[in-house]
Amino acid sequence: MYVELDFNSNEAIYIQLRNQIIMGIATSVLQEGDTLPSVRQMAESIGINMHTVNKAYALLQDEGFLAIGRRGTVIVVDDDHEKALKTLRDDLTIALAKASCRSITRAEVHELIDDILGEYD
Amino acid sequence: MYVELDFNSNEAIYIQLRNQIIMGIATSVLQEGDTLPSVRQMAESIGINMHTVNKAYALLQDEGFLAIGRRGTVIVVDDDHEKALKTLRDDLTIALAKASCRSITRAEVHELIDDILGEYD
DNA sequence: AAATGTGTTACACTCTTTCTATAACAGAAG
DNA sequence: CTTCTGTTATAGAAAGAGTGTAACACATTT
Repeated sequence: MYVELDFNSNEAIYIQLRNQIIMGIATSVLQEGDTLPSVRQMAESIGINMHTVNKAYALLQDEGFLAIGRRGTVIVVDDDHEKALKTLRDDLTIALAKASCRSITRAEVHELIDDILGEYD
Repeated sequence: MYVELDFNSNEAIYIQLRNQIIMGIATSVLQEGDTLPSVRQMAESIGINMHTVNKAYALLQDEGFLAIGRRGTVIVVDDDHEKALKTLRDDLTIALAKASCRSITRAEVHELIDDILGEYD
């Protein structure tokens, strides 16, 4: 699990870490049942504070990607279909509105979707 | 141009305002050439500070949706096709990764895309 | 010419978020 | 019993968000 952070980004570090873990799951680099490094290990290996890692883990747990217990942090993907669809809709609403304002056609969006999804699973 | 803000949201007010203006353009409630209320008018009508409105307008200008001059703020949509495609790709990457981790199929994504885009233009 | 309205800039202040640092705790595992 | 786990507490520095007041340069209107 390689993690690369951009400390000059306007995106918070714990959000970047969360995103990379989600990307890891989507690309099967991380699989259901795998154990993540402890908050202290992860923090040391990427050069940030323990609490920042904890914040990312807690967020991932809240979003249904992790199960955190006293014997480690394990990847467990929650499969609430309706909830996932609602989340996706919210995530796409503004992005597609921006695209629609410009000269991006419906076909181009579909093509882009297939291109991105092709890199997952 | 109706604007509704959620002051209890974790999303910044100037981001909410920016999003609603983008939604207005996407749904043709706002059209190219239309003039937006001045920063002071808009601020008073929605009950926030002038600088917060200015921040939203400046962001929209930076993103290529507005042209701000000393005689008002006008909607001018910048049509850089490649740039828009890159932006869309970035916006979709994480959202689709989250969806891919769950049981959302490619067909469902395409269906959702059509559903959302159907409300624009 | 004077008054008004435009975006813009400059301070100052409060509040929240982000990130770090250090320390301690309870429970599981060796 | 020692080590490792997540968790909580406290504290501080830094940045972002939001408000308030004021002034400036320029354009429009009267």
